[in-house]
Amino acid sequence: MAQIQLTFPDGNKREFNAGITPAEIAAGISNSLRKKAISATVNGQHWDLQWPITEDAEIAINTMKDAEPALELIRHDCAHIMARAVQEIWPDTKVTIGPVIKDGWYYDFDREEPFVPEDLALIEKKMKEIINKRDEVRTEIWDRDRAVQFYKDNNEPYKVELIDAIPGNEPLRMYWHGDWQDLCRGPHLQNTGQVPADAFKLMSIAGAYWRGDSDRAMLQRIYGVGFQNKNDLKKHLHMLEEAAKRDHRKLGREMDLFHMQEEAPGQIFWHPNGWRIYTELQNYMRRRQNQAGYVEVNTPQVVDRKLWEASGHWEKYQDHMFIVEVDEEHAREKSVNALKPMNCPCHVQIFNQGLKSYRDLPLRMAEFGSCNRYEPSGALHGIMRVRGFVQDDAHIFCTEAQIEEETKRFIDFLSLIYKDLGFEEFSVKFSDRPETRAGSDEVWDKAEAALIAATEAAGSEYTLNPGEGAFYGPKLEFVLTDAIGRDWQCGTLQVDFVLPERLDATYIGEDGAKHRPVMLHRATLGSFERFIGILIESHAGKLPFWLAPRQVVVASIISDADDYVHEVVAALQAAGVRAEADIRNEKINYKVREHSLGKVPAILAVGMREVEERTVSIRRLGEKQTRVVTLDEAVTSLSQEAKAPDLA
RNA sequence: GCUGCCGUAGCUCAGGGGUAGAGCACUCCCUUGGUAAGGGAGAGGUCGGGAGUUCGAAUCUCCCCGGCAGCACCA
Repeated sequence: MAQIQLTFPDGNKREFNAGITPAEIAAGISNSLRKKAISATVNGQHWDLQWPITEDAEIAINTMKDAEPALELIRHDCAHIMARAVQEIWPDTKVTIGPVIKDGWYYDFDREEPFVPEDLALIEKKMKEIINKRDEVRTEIWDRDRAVQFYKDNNEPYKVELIDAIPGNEPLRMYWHGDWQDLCRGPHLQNTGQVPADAFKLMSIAGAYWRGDSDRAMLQRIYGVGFQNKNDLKKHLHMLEEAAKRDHRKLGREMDLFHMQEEAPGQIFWHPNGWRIYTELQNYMRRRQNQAGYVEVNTPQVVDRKLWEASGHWEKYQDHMFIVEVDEEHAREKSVNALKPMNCPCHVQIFNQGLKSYRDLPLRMAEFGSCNRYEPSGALHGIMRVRGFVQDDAHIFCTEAQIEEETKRFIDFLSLIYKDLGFEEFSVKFSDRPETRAGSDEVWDKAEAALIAATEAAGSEYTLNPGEGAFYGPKLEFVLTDAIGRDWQCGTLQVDFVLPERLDATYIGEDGAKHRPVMLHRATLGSFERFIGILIESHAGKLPFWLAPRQVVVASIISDADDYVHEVVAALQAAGVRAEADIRNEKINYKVREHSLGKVPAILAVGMREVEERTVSIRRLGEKQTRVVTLDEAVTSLSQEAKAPDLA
């Protein structure tokens, strides 16, 4: 029999008969390892204990102590066990797919009756029974015809479809435990009893389209989370609770920042506190953009369909536009308009006024552009995904040769802004040419190469999003992560060769002839609305001092100090600090509690002692310690802290 | 948009075919208290909207609107 040489993690090499399985190797080492083993890693590949090894390899036997394989197996086996539990309880349920995801797994089912939340406890109970049976997990390789016939006989049409989608030369692997089986590429645990029965939890039920396609059947998805032990599960559930506390919708209400109501779905009523954040951020962005060589413009909200037809939006984007038709009876002139969903066509109109020279390029045209998009109802989410919002938008009109330099400038600009706003970490995605696109391959080659070169020159790591570019050009996306790990695209830069053509933008080159400029669409924050949502969540409402809507509350301890309270407030306001007085007939405990919950970063308490000494007692948010300083010192330090990062 | 769940006072929520409830917030009175809730009294809702069943609907049924989770979408 042929021999193979296996190398163990400690460097030991040993000879084995070809075809030996990791289970046999583990048994040869010790009986306890045989029992504790969950899988192997063979040449870096996660390997089932039952799979034979046929060539020389590096091998490691994994146990539950090896977090990465352990979590993958626990979650994957949980998915199978859950599917088995569901089919044992409701035998008419059809199974589809059940992959491992971050923190857990899901499985999609097709069943007439919808699952209800109470079913989750039922399924969990059944899962624990299955785990306690300690059924051995067996795997077999089947040929295609047998597998297809098997699933046809068992009325599992989705599995038949999955097999059809697997390339013909790949073996079909079946996994069994008890009488239940699933088509699965593995690996899996040795037996169901290896899954910790107290470290998983079924979380939610939701709809999901078969194969992610909204034209196909809506399945029922059950989500679960699973860990190595009970304590990790507890920690995870606790983390979710903490994340829920920093939900911007909850904090927005508690801090009295904004509200939304059903007469204007997806649009925001900004309250005074919220609007202070908004304007502070906008003023900051305006200063930064001016410094970076942008010119600011402003363009119309309601624009005739003729322009949208010319830009291509009418054809490609109409479903997402608010159409405004003037009532014929009252109309002085009949027209069909749309609220602008984007600013680009209007910016080209400004560019097209008068003749432009190559000397005018690059022309960086910025607008805090108020846009309205009719987003699908299910997409709306607090202030993060809305129908009315303001982009910190700009279009850079430039030559092809300038793409790289302008991209690099933008990445530097964005990095500076994000850093000022407390986001050192963000991810960059690069989306290249989609299948249906405008423009020649040569142009795409140039644009993609320029974007990548600039990204690398700016020192940014990026991940590739193949085929996800806009039809008019490749794009970069800058992504921030919210409190519960969801990603939000904020900044973007898109190269566009199409719109200048469609809207006939030209400049006169050095050669005296007309040329087509390239447009770079770019946004740094993305939208003020979304970015403020992310700011609120990432700071759990405790915004940096300069952005805090209420910076200082001066609270009297005794009403004899009221006059002094007003004096302190006036001094702070004169120095540019957002300060307010609290001379209500309440105890200082009450005031401190209320303003702490309101996330006011500094509470200045004054009683008779402070009045006599002309001092204030400062209590910072989140600290129990108070500090007594003179009024002058307080005004100086707080006014310094109130300055935006570019002014400090 | 799709699947499921939800909508009762400003907020958080209980109730459920027969006169609408609690806590907090709010208003007034007492209290002047030194760093996370001092005490008392009062006011506040045609139970998301519409239709139906019924002697009677917040409660049951249907339609619509909005919200939440996920999916799809994010040009």
